[in-house]
Amino acid sequence: MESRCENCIVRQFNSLRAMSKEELKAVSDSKTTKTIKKGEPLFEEGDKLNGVYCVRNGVSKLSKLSSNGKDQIVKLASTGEVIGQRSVVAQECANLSAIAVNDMEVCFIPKETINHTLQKNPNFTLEVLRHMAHDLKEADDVIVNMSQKTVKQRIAEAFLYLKNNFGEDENGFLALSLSREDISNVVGTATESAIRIISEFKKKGLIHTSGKKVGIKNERKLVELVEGF
Amino acid sequence: MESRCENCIVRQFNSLRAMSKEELKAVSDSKTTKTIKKGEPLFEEGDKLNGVYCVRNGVSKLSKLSSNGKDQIVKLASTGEVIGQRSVVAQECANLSAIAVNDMEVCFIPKETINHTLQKNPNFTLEVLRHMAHDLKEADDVIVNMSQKTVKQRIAEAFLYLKNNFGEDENGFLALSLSREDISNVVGTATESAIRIISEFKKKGLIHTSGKKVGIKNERKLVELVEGF
DNA sequence: ACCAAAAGCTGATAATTGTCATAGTCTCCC
DNA sequence: GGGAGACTATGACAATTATCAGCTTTTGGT
Repeated sequence: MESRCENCIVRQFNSLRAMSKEELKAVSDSKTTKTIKKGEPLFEEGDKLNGVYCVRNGVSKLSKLSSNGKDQIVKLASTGEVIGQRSVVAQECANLSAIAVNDMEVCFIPKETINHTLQKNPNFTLEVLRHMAHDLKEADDVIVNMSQKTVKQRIAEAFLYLKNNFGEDENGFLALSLSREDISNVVGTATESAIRIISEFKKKGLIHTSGKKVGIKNERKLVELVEGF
Repeated sequence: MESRCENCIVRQFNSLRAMSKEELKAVSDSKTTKTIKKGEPLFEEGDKLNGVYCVRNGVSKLSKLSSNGKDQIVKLASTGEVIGQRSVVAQECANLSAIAVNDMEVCFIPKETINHTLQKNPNFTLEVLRHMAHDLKEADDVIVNMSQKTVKQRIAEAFLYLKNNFGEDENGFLALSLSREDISNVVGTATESAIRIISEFKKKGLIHTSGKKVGIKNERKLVELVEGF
């Protein structure tokens, strides 16, 4: 389980691929590997972050508590993604909480190592910038979806997203199975509303379920629903 | 009206302040100044951008068309802000349309000049990165507001935002006066709903209006409303 | 100053979504 | 394997928001 960043495949998917051999060595020497159990936090909103977390395994939900007492899940981060980068770059406290949806294995990289490379290696900085530009585009798109689509459309979209990003298991169920409550926190609705719509999708043959597990049955119709028939 | 970037005050508010004398000179030599009339676009979503726009005067709305045919305004950009940076950095087509809310005066800076500096000057890249980190935080906060707050709360928040960011005129009206339709596109609701709630605010003495102009009368109560009483 | 077009306003009604209450079902731990 | 607690499900109802229609006011151009 313990390994060197230089040999880590996960690196290929994030901005660390723009680091030089020497810089990677420094990261490898300063990093620590942590195991986070399902439901435990990597950090909570408001925390001062002393570094970033590179996800080797598992999925984390990034969420924020609204003044109405409900959590809104803003993003799901999985293998290869770096969590906490925004806060470290902006030198701010965490704007979101990061909680493990699964058992996770992450590498913690101290912010000094990151900041040092940011100042020395323009390619790395540019790579981080490109990733953040991508995240910003996604966030803008989420804003549009949240405000302009119905709950039904947003739930359909969430299922398609889960299939495309995390795949299916051998029985045709979504590989990442979220609780109904997490689903409602992703699409920004009441848990009961989400459950009702999921039941409706099941009745209409768009999906099949087994306990909390959900599988996509009629992808075409789900896509049509998202687009507005 | 024509001037050198080296002497431009606007620069202090954006990432161009991290440029060296020589780099600024290059920007100054390659830039062109444009006047955009109210209602006209700087660019539309899907356009290939050949550079960024630095706002000297006026305000632009950045919006995206949803599949239901409605525009969602994602951000308002005014004096000092650089528009189009995300697309140029990510080397993608514009994700949003930029339309002048006011008569505007902007400087167009070709992307070659920006990209060259991004690769040569890590301080500039880092500065752009910090700005984008800030934008991303704001976008995440908007997601939470959109999904967890009522239309009433979002409209109250929009008025407070307009006061804090654009100030008031001599008569106590918001200096930036948006049409009711623009307001509804900011908060993501139907124009009639926005109008209805604005009328209600007026009846309750939270705001005063005159034509399309709106002024804040009871800021404390508006804040309470946003927080949920 | 006038006229057309755009923007603002209001009511009636329908659709969507949230809330509260209650009951069934699953899961995990002892 | 049994039971506590969490999760899922459904009904009834209330609140919020959208839609459609018609009307008034404001605005901008000639």
